[in-house]
Amino acid sequence: MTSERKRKNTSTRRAMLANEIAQAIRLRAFRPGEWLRQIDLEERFEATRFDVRSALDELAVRKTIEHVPNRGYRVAEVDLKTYEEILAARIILEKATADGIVARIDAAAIARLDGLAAQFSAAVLTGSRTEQSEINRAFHQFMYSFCGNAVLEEMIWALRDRGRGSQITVWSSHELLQKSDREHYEMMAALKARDAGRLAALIATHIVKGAPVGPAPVEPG
Amino acid sequence: MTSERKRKNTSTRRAMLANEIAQAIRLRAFRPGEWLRQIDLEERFEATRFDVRSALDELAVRKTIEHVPNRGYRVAEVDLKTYEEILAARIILEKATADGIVARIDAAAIARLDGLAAQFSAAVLTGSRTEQSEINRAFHQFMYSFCGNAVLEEMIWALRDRGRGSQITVWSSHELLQKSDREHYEMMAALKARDAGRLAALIATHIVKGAPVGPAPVEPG
DNA sequence: TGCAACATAATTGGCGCCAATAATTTCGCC
DNA sequence: GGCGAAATTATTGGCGCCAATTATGTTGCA
Repeated sequence: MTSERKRKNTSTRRAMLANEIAQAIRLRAFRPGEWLRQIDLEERFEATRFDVRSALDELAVRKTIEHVPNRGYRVAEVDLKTYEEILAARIILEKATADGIVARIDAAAIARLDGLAAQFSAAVLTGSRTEQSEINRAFHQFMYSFCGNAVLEEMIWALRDRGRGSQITVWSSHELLQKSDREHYEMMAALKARDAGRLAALIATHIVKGAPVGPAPVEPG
Repeated sequence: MTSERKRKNTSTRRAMLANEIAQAIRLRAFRPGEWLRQIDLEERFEATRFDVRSALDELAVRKTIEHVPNRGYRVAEVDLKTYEEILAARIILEKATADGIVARIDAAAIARLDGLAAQFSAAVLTGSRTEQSEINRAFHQFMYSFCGNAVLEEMIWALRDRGRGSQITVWSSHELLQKSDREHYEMMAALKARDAGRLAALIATHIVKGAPVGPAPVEPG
């Protein structure tokens, strides 16, 4: 039998590669402002030049990265004004999920969410920053998946990705991290009490509090 | 002096072409489900094959159109469930602009909006469907431009574009068209009274009423 | 040494070619 | 004539080549 490799069509490969690159950006493998050299990406992700360019184009349309003609693509840098607009939009959208979540979520899902909250607590103590980030993402992604509006969900995650281009560091202090942790449990309480209004309020403060607006922590270099 | 034609770079040309195609779709020059043959687009918009494909890719990422491997691109068809989700999301976002608009809009802008509302009234009587649509768009675009959140605005217009892929005809009857017309003036009244809450409520009914689809989509309040 | 002009290297970008796939027509058989 | 198979045409899609542009390095001169 010939072990022939499956050759998917471009749109599939592009989407996959775009997601891989997007994840790498989430994990801070590439930092805001950093140039994404096509040759490097070819090797790192074992893709052709063509696929790399398609994927970069897609990410540019999604505004995860920015295209500068004849210079290439770089991770988007989000200025403070835009960042605040993104946060405001996130608050609007993520609050709006509360009703649907409370209406739809079941006991099994609540148990699973409790587990994710606990995982986050553990990660706060021992995990790396990226672990914390991924678990936090999983918690919210799972919760929002019950809102009953896929369009809304998409927009939320697109916004969250865009917000990463900011210089503002989320959880800039350990206290904020612990506060986020506590708020997860408060959300669980609201969820169990089927209190959509309270959940919405918690979501709003969760977003604002995770990202301290004010002087941005400056990185050397 | 040699009258040499300016040759812009691809990203610019692609964006322009993508917008032209998007507008053609808005104006129903291409209908939902219709295939967009690359050769036709080359001729119609006097662009190269390469530019056409880039533009189509961009529109596919924005979900204005859909890409079917080895078949091509076609205007996206939105199923009823997704359409309702889009409407629900639009209500959430467009309501959220009310506060900012009321806070920022000035007398000159209000006067201009009154003018647009009047233009719409005229178009209701004598204009074509696309004229009505374009004037309506101008009215809302101008109003929302005062909300103070560019990110929010972008999302609203992306959603409105996406919603056009539905089979549902907006203003399916002349009464609904007239109702939309009246609501514009009610919005103006709320605006002049600086009543953000009332404006938000009007925006919500405006969206629901323009598109007659059974019971209104659930909308958190 | 500082710096500007030039030469070289690195990288991106436009696009055309033709292979792969789908749609259409023709043909042949019952 | 009806229907399916095969040939033809139409259309899309992958990708590599090299020109255009930018970055880097080098030289020469004050």
